[in-house]
Amino acid sequence: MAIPLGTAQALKLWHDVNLAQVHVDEADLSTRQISILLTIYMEAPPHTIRDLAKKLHVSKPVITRALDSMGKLDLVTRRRDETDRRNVLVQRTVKGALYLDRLADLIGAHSKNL
Amino acid sequence: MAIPLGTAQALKLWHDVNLAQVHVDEADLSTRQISILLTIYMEAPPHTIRDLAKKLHVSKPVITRALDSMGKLDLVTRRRDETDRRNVLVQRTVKGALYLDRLADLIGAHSKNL
DNA sequence: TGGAAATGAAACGCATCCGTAACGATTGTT
DNA sequence: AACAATCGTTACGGATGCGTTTCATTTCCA
Repeated sequence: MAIPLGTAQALKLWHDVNLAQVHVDEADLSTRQISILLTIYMEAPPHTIRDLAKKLHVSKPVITRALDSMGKLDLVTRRRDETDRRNVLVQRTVKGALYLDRLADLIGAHSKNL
Repeated sequence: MAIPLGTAQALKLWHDVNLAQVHVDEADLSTRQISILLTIYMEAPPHTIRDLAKKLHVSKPVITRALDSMGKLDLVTRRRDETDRRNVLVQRTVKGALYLDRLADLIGAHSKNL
């Protein structure tokens, strides 16, 4: 699998998946929001607002607002950290997992026809 | 090369590239804008506003405004079609090509370590 | 030639996002 | 107990994007 993609192949993959994403367009997330979502689902918990902000090199309000909008879509959830009630723990949802499954399928399918 | 990516691999690739994109963040394009940009550079010209709108399933003003903002960043240019002066031909720029080269490098690099 | 059709842009109202600067709540410290 | 530090959120002003509608320009065609 360690076969690096050539320039044209890489861009074609990106193009095809982005295009499909725009077509389906159920959620219409920004690049930042997708990054946050993927970080939550791909990296080990716990995920606090501060950690996410640091990892993405953005301010905390950016994370808060992204969680607000993605929370409305049921892609993530918040919960108070009971051991330190200042913290907020960001958690996954079924709908968020399904969203990323679909994205992965899209990428996988388009990586076939390069 | 026709080795389809698994779910985890596909998401990791998407995550890594998105994260790098957010980190560098010179342009901060939306998903739609990136789709438009890639369409212009990957598919055969000529590209009119109407064609792009149809291909992306969005309204024409969306294309117009995306070209406005990406034009400010020197990623694309407009030119009147002299054979039919109603049309506007969208054209590539050096800076746009460099932008996509960098994106392709990013994807290629991250596709190595799966 | 004169009216219909097509194209891209501009106008309008609305929603969303950003960065900075505050703020309340909670915890740590002395 | 009092004060400082930390965390997430909210407020604010400004910028940007969207969809629909309207418009000016250009071309087609009867």
